[in-house]
Amino acid sequence: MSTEKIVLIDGHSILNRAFYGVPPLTNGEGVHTNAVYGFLNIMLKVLDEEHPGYLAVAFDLAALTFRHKMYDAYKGTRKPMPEELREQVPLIKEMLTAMGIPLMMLEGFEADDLLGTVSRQMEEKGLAVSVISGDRDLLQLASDTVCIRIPRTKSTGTEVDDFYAAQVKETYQVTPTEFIDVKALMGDASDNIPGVPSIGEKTAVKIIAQYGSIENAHDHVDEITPPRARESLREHYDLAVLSKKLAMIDRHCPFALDLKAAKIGDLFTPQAHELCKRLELRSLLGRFKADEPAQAPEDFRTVRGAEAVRREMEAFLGGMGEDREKRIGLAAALQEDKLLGAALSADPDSAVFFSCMNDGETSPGEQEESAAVIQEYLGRIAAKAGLVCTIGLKEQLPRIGDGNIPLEESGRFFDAEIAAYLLNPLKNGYPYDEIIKDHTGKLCPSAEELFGKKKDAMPPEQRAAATARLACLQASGALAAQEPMMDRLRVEGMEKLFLEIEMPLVFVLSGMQEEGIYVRADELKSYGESLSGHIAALEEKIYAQAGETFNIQSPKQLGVILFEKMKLPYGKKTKTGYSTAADVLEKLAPEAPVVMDILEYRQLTKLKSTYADGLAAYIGPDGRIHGKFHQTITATGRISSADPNLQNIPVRTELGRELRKVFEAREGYVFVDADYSQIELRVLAHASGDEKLIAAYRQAQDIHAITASQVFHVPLEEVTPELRRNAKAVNFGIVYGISSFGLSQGLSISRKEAQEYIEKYFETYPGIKQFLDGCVAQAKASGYCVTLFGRRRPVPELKSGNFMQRSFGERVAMNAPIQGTAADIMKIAMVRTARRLKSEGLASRIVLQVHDELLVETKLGEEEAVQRILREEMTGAADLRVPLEIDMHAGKNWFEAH
DNA sequence: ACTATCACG
DNA sequence: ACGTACGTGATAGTC
Repeated sequence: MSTEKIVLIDGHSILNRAFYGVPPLTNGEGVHTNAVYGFLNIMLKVLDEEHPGYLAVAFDLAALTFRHKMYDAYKGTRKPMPEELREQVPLIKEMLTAMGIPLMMLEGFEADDLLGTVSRQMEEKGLAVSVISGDRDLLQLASDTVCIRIPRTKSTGTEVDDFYAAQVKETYQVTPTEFIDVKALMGDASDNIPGVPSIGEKTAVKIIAQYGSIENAHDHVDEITPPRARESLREHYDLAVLSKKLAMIDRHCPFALDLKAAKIGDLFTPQAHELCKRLELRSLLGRFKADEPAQAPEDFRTVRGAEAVRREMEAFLGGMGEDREKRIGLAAALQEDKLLGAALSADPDSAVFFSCMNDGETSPGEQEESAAVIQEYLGRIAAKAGLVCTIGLKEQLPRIGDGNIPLEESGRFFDAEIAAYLLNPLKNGYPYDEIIKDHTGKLCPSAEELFGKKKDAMPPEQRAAATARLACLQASGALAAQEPMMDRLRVEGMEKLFLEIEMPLVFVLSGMQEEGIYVRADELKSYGESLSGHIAALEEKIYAQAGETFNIQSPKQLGVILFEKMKLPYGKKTKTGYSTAADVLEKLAPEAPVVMDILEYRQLTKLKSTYADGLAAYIGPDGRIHGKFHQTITATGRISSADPNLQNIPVRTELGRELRKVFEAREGYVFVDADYSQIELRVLAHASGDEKLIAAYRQAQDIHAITASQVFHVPLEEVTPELRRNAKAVNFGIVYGISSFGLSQGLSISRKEAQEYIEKYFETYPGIKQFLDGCVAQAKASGYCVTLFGRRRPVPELKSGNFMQRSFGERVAMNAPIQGTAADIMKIAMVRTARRLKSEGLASRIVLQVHDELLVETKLGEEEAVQRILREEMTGAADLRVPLEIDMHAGKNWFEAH
């Protein structure tokens, strides 16, 4: 039997390594977990490699240890730890404790000293020792039995460099003990070790390799070369001695490790399991023994061939019986728009996959036939079921039956993705396996695990099998998750929001995506071509003024030209260099005319690449763009638009606005465009109950002018454009979560002036201040803020010890209820408008939503009906203490209609 | 993959 | 003292 082994970990050092080596991760509550995750990975990797008998982790206990005090006296303190890392220190300690691993800490000593002391003690007991640290200072502890192991993060994973005494000598030409003196001579800024001036690593190694120690070198100081180093050592010998004290690890501190406690048992305890689940360290969960139905049971089978599909579909339909309450899981497997197959599940432990894909067994003709059969039966089954449970219904809806399931049927559908989003809108995505794990506790393989990294390289048979299994897992998982998720929605007051707003909206958005919007490809092309001409001319003009050619689109090169070559004063810096953002360049315009050309160049290239060329690439064979409307992206409840983004089509500049002419209603149709007038401020007026603001809205056309008049105590007729502009900016600021700094930026005024504006505003509308303070207080107390319709947004930043983050949390807590309520109202209006268009038998359809604006492609002859519906449903979507007003126009294209 | 910039509400 | 307005998505450049 080989020697027993103990692993000692330098806690802070490895946590630090992990923090910077692992991309940011948070759990659903916004708690950062990347360092904890990385730490555990490194630790488990080492344990798997070494199989030691013992394990302990050292931490610095207090900020001011003995050696800290010494260098604090010498100069300053260490850089503070980032907040995202600091908050993970207690977490890793909690995790280690849960795993039964002892923490070594001693008041007044650094982790280094404990590691030095314990490694010496263990070595003396005859144990082999591994010290895991990211810090090369510990190399002084290396011997023939003490190995210092330093993890390196490489692209392929983590690798560990091992240093016994021999490797230290080999790498640094000195013994571990001599390493202390090398370090003392050369100094270490990050450790606040001063070192001796003029002596760097090379010289330090040379001197110590020759004389063995600083003291001996000093005794022979006359012989030292080069002369600069000689004189410096002579003059700064005291500094060298101090540095050595700082660099030398104390191997005799009053600490003894209880070896029994350090004996490694089962690390994967129930407590550690709980913590892993709380932190959502999913890849670690697999290491725990199942204490629950860890892996979802899989009673799955696949049916292929049109004949078999028809037969088995009939059987499934029959199996549903006459139970009008029957709940089923459904998952249509899609590639782009094409149906690959569908899984149906009648109970949470089983599912059947109906295949119509290339699985190496089915002919193309049969695939097509099966697809039609599957789609038809999906419609019939969905129509018969009491409840259809899905994950990601919006994309599947067009493939269920004829794709025309009426909005009224939405009550019989449950989409777990939407539910998961409402329960926590902060997540980056809602992969099916996470939804199922979070709400049923069952573990499923992720889509990536099923398909591997390179899905396209998979052989058809394997790929078909993975597709079938995924669909079955989704169908059965959606069914299993439905009840617990509905329970949670109910408990959290979001049942109505889910059933009456979000689920119906799935149908509306699906319809909008299918409908698309017609775009004049020919006109878009000529628009782009005319831009190209102007861009080329501007480019020449800019090069001439700069005196050289360069890449104008490169902020880096542009910065060099403007701020180094032309010596213009730079306004602000980004973390990579000079800022060349538009607001900075605008301030330079009087001094250097070239920046105007640059700004224009930027505008034109943006229009060309993002819009002219970008949109053209999305025009489909039907001449229409079918963008996507995402319902589970934003933190506040808004919808987002992508592929392409149709919610940021230019409007603010003349040239950009021109582009809207290419969005045209189809033959025989016109657009009717309706947008809410200041919906967010109206929501604020209602929610705050501020009588003065409410009164202002009841009387008013121009709310910004009235605000100016009331805040600045000027008669309404005497409100100047500038005063109105200021009031408008303050109104914006209020909605964004006011701060004097933000307002000063928005208005280009001093922070003090901005602060005065804010104070005046709050004096004028005391109810607003009360409301906003209340939002923050409520969010601080409960951890989330709420809209008028019960939508929640967690605000974990409010708990942060970091000023910046906490201030952000406060602004979020003020903004989210306002933006979110406005989003709720628009969603209600959309659902009601879509319902009316159908119920009144109109051919007109909603095609776009831009947060406070709806665009309806309206059949000629239906204009009046559509305008009436839009007005009624948009203004009537919520009953507020102020009227909801809209502006509405009709036109052949979006430019004219807006 | 990340950063800077800019389009919209 | 800290150093930002809230919410999105697309593009080009850089590493």
